[in-house]
Amino acid sequence: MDRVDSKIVSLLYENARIPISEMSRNIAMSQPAVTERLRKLEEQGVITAYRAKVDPYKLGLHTMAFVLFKTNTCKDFVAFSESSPEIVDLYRISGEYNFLIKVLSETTESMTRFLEKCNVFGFSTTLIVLSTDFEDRSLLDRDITNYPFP
Amino acid sequence: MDRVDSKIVSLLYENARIPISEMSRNIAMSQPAVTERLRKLEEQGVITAYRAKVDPYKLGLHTMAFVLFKTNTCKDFVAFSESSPEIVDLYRISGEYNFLIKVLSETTESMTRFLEKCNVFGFSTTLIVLSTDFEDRSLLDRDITNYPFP
DNA sequence: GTTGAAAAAACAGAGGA
DNA sequence: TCCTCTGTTTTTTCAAC
Repeated sequence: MDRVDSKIVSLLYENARIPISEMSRNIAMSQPAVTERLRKLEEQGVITAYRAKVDPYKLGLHTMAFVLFKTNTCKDFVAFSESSPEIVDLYRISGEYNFLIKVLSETTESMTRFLEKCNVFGFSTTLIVLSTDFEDRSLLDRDITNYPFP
Repeated sequence: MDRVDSKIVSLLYENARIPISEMSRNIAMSQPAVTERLRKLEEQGVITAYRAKVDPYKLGLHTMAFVLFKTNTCKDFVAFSESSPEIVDLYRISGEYNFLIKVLSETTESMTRFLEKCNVFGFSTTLIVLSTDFEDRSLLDRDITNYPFP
């Protein structure tokens, strides 16, 4: 992982559908060399996926919430979460609560119905998202002086 | 937005670098027709971006946290957040706290230093992420009977 | 890491249900 | 309007170095 790799990842973060030929022009390196570097970045697990980012509002998902859980039935809760498409993210956290989930639902009413289903797992606190200032910022636009690069 | 569009978005969620020709074979529609539908999905804002998903651990970012804030200086806090690369997500929420941020930092020590900088904005509660069970689940693998499709 | 040729994909226009 | 067909340009793949 050097500056060229960092540039490749950065370009693919900005636009995952960029042609390799365009990247190769951008960083002044031959196209097969970029292809091989990209293959290694995927193999090493630096790049784990390429995703289209979808606007939830355009799919009718108008309500977002974060929910904190305090539960003893962890295994059951994880199984429930995996089978609930409303739950987009699932984190284990330290502190008073032991789980944090991000939920997307159609309306506040459907969100309420979903939260009622969750009550069996223990105490919870719901944080309704009023607006998103930004989301999913680049991990590469940082001061890279402390990066784990050789 | 019909079933074909839904399939296109779904395929691009699974792999944003899939060739249009492969999608066209998958859904039995000509390549220019898929190209045109994709153009419209982007134009309508259903698809907002294509992103390479990067493993933060592989970049040396070993510590993730969610931080809740109770602040009066909203404008200043947003400006601070925008200029802080550690902050990946920024949400305004309802309830006792008015902001929720997701933070990625190198170590617990660098996270601590960052959190100290945040203290000027008001009261905060930090939730350290111990592990991520899943993140960024598909919005399209739902029961689409209630979808806002014609 | 580079070059160069063959294969594949994307693009742009014409025309049909 | 939405699609298919077709020729041209661009990109990817794969060989050899």
